Amino acid sequence: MIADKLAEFTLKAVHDLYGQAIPNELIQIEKTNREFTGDYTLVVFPMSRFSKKSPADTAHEIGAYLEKNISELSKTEVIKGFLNITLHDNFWVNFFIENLNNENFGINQKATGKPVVIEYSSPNTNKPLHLGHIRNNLLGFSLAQILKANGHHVVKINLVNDRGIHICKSMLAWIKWGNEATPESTGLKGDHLIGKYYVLFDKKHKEQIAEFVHRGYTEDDAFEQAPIMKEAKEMLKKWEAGDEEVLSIWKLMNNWAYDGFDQTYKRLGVDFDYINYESKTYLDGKKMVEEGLRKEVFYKREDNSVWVDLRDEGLDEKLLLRGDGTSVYITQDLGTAQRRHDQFNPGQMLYVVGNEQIYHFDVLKKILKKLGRDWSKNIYHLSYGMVELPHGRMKSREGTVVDADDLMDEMYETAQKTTEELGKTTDFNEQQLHELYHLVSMGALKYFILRVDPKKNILFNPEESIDFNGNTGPFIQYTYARIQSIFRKAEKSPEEYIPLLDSTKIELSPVEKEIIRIIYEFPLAIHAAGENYSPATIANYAYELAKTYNHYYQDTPILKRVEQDTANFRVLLSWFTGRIIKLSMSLLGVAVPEKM
RNA sequence: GGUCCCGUAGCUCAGUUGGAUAGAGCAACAGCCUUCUAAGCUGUGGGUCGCGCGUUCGAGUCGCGCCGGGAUCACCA
Repeated sequence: MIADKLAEFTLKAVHDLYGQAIPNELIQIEKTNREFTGDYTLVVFPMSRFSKKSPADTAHEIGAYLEKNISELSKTEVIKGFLNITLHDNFWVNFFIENLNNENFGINQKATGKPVVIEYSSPNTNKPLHLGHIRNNLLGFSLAQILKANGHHVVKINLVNDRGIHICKSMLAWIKWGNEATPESTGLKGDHLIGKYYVLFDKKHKEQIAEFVHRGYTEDDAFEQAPIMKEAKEMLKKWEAGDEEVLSIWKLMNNWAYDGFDQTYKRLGVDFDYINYESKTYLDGKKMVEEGLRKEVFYKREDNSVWVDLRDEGLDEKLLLRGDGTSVYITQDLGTAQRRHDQFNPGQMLYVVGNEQIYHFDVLKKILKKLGRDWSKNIYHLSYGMVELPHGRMKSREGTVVDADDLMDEMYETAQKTTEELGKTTDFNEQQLHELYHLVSMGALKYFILRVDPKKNILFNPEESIDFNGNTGPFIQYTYARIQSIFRKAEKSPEEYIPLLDSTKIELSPVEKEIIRIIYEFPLAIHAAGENYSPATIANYAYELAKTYNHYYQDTPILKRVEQDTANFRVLLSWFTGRIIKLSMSLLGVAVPEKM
C-alpha cells in the first residue's frame, strides 16, 4: 500500500531532517479532501513539535524530502498544516494493469491460522422465522464470507434450539386442537403450521389466566396454575424422561419445522457447515458443572441446585443446574463452547446473537474463565440491534412480527411489478424472470439490512416497502447489469481487450482516477469489515463504487464514439469495476444480474 | 435503581478509529433519454452532530456530568 510507503518515508524524513525518532502513531496519512488537489494528505501538526518549526515550514521540508525519495510522487502542496501529496497517474495506471486480470483481487485465497467458529441463526423450532432472524442470518452469513476473504478458515454452525417448554406449548396445542393437521393436509409450510399452535397456546393460556385472576389469583400464580401451563410442564418432564409418545410427536413436529427452515434458508441463500441440536448437546454442560463443583468454583444449595458466584466480577449469583438436575440455558452453552474448543481449537469463537443476550454471554465468559479455560478470551458475542416496528419491537406471541417468508414474498412481488413497469425484460423467459425477481428482491432486502451498523437498531416500517432506488441493493445490481450490457454491445469479450491495451495511451480523467482509487481500496475495506465484524463497511463500499461508476457512465462514452485506445481502457475499467461490485456484493451474500 | 447500547438534515443512514467548510439516499422543487439500460444523472433548499463542561494546535469522533430512547438484571431460551 502506497500509504504505508508514504508513512515510512515520513518517518525517515523526520529522522534525517530533525534527528528525531517519532512514534508511528503520530503519522497520519489520509485521503485528500475533495476540495483540494491531491491523493493523500499528511497531517503535519504533530511533527512540528519535533521540527521546532511552524507546521507550514515543516510541511514544506518534509514535502521536499518525499518528492526527492519517492518515485511515485508527482507533486506536493502545503496548505496550513496539511501536506497534500499527488501521485503520478502512472502509479494508478500501473496498479490498474497489474491487477486487472486478478479475478480475486482483494480476496485472501489461502486460509491460515486457527479457524474461526461462527454460530448464527440458532432458531427455536416452535415458530417460523421473522425479520429479526433474517437480520441474524444475513449478518452471520456475510461475516463468514468477510472472514474467509480475510484469510480465515471459517466454520459455520447452526445450534438449533429444539427442546424446552416452548416446543411443548406448540405440541400441546396441536394435540388438543390440531385434529392431526399436517403440512400436507393443510398446505401450510411446516414451521408456519407449528407457529399457529404456538400462538393458539398463548391465546388459550391468556384466557385461563384471565379466568384465574377473576377468581382471585395473582397474575403470577394464575400464569403458573393455568391448567394448560401445567400440562405443558408435565409434557416437558415426559420428554426429559424419554416418553415414547411425546418423543414421537416431538420428532414429527420438529421435522416439519426443519423442512420449513430449510426452505427459508435456501431462499435467503445462507448455509452452515454443521447443524447441532440442543437436544443432543444439552447434557454436555453437566460434566462441566461437576468439574466446577470439584474445583469448588461452584457450590450447591440445600435444594441440590448448583450455583456460581460472580459477584467478585461485578455480576450476580447464577443458577447452573436446577435442583432436579435438569440443565438451563447457560449449562448447555458451557457444554457447547467446550465441544467447539475441543473439536476445532478455534482462534475465535463468534456468536451472532441479539443484544438482549449481552448479559448471558458476559456470564458465559466469566464462568469459563473461573473454570480455567483461558480460551474464553476468544469468545466474541456479536450483539446486533433489534429490528423495530414503528410501534415498538416485534412479539411472536402477539402476532406483531414481520414474517420472513411473507416479507420475501412481498419483496418478490414488488420486484416483479417494478420490472414489468420498466419493460426491459421482454426477451426473458419464465425461468429467467423468476430468477431476476428473486435476485433483485433479495438484493433489496439484504442490502437494506446489512448496510446499517450491526449494533444499531433497525427501524422497519411495513407500510413503506423497501426501496429499489437510491442507496439500495438494486441500484448496485443495476450498475453491474449496465456494465455487462457494454460487453454485449462490444464485438469482443472484455478479456480480448487486455492485449490491446496500450498503457502509454492512457490519460486518466478525474473520475477514472477516482474509480481506480476506490478499487485500490477494496482490500482495505475487506480488512476493516473483518476487524470490526461489520458487513455495513462492505455495503457502503459497494455503494460508493457503484455511485462513482454511474456518474462516470452517465457522461463518458465507454465504447462508442471514442478512439480505439481510449475504448480499450474504458471497457477494461468497466470490467474491473463490475468484478469488484460483484465480489463485494458476494461478501454480503447478494448476487448480481447480467441484465435487468 | 445497577450495567450496557444508541442519539448526526423532515425520514432512513454514512462519517476511513482526533484533522481542513459534516456527507449520501428518501421525500420536495427544477432540469436531462434520435448516443453503450432513466432501477440512472445534474442542480436547489434542508444541520446548535441531544445538552453542558473538559482534554489539545484541532472534537460528530476521546473523558466526565446531565437529558431522551432501547436492552438487560429468571430454576425462559
